[in-house]
Amino acid sequence: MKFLLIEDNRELAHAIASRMRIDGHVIEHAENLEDATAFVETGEYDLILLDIMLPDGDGRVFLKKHRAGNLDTPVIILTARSQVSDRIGSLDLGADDYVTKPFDHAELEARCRAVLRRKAGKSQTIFETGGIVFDPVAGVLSVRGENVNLRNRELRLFEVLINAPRQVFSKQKLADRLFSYDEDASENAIEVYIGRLRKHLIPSDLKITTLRGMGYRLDYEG
Amino acid sequence: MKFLLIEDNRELAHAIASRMRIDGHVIEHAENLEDATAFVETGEYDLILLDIMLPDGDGRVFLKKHRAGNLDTPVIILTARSQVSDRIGSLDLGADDYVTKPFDHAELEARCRAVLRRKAGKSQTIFETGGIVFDPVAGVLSVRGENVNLRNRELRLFEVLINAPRQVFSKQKLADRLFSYDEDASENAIEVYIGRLRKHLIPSDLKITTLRGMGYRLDYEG
DNA sequence: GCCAACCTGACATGTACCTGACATGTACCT
DNA sequence: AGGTACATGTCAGGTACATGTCAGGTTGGC
Repeated sequence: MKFLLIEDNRELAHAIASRMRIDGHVIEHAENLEDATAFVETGEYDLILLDIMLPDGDGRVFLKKHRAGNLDTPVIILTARSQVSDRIGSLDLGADDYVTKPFDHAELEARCRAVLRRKAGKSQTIFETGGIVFDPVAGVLSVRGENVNLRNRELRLFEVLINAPRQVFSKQKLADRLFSYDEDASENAIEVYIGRLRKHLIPSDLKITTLRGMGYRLDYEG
Repeated sequence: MKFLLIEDNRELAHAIASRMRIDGHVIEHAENLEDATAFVETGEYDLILLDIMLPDGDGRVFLKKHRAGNLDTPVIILTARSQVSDRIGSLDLGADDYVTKPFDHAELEARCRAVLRRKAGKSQTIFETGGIVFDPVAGVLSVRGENVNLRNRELRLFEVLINAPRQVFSKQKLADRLFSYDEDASENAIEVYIGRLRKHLIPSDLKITTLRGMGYRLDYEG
């Protein structure tokens, strides 16, 4: 997939871009509306990530023009938490979703996937294996029919793992995905979440395996 | 579901369309009667949203022709509050419902759902679970046989929740559904409604669960 | 046996949330 | 118009819970 990222904060932009690249997407990056317009006119994108506050104008103006030009590329707005009213206005202008900063990368990825899936006409997002049912969008997990209340971080962690079962994630990688770019936590925090998540999964056939010095992996069958 | 939106105010049209798209519907948009006629002749729609005042004529004329052509696609009229008499005439012409501007998106969605359900033969619009009976269209809730007077906002909130029980709604998402595009309220407002709604539900087996940092969820069984 | 990596119960902390009370506006009645 | 009643959103103070850290225990590798 090819994404266009319109964001003037370079640090944040790099953080997003590198994460997306890890997922195998191609990212092009514009720092202002002028560049963004040029990009859109010359290239095809599957998704646009748009900041509201930009040095040469309001992102919503760009969005409005974009939609007026009959382009239906999905747009996800990146907005600061304080700009609450922006949010509402943005949806009205034709944005497909919005994410408030600071955000978890996992959340951004989830929303990107959801929007792309919606555009593709598919709607099912639910995982159903090894005695569990998990809907990351609704935020619902049930183990052996019993509903489990995952806390925010546990949920995000589980989503990362179940999206790539049998893959090894280092603690560093998990931390990058769970914490937004301005948060900072020790690696021990990850160990704690893994422990808490394991408890929830005990009745199921899913198991988180520790690979010493390498990381964690989600496995089927106890 | 595929909807046709006939509305000449672009800002409003975009607002409606984007909300509907988030719900997973496909929206096509005509700005005048000529385009609308072309759309209807070439496509199948599950629902038509029709503005009365259009640049090239009266929406009711379109409605009349549409019904004369033996097409039974449900039609919901969008009308300004001042045009009260219009409303009455529209129902006689075969509209299935009407919504007066300005309207909450939640209200529009509710009426869309209601009309679609009615057309699908499931004339049941009434929820009956866990000791409550709820008719969202009439706006009547009774808990354990006792009639409860829900206020407008409480009603809308309850409708959102009961339409997707066990699903988690963030405060932002609820706010977006409860407030129309030009309103703006703090997230605390949502907390207050949740609290008020909870009080009403105490005698029933329905319960609103708080998921810290994530949102709220309607659960069955106290 | 020793060190490092990992696990885990318990706790401090901030923050998300709750709630009673109030200010404001809107609808309805006369 | 004027008044009353009610719905609605804000605020402040209090509470409870998610979260990350720590310390001491456990495991695994060498």
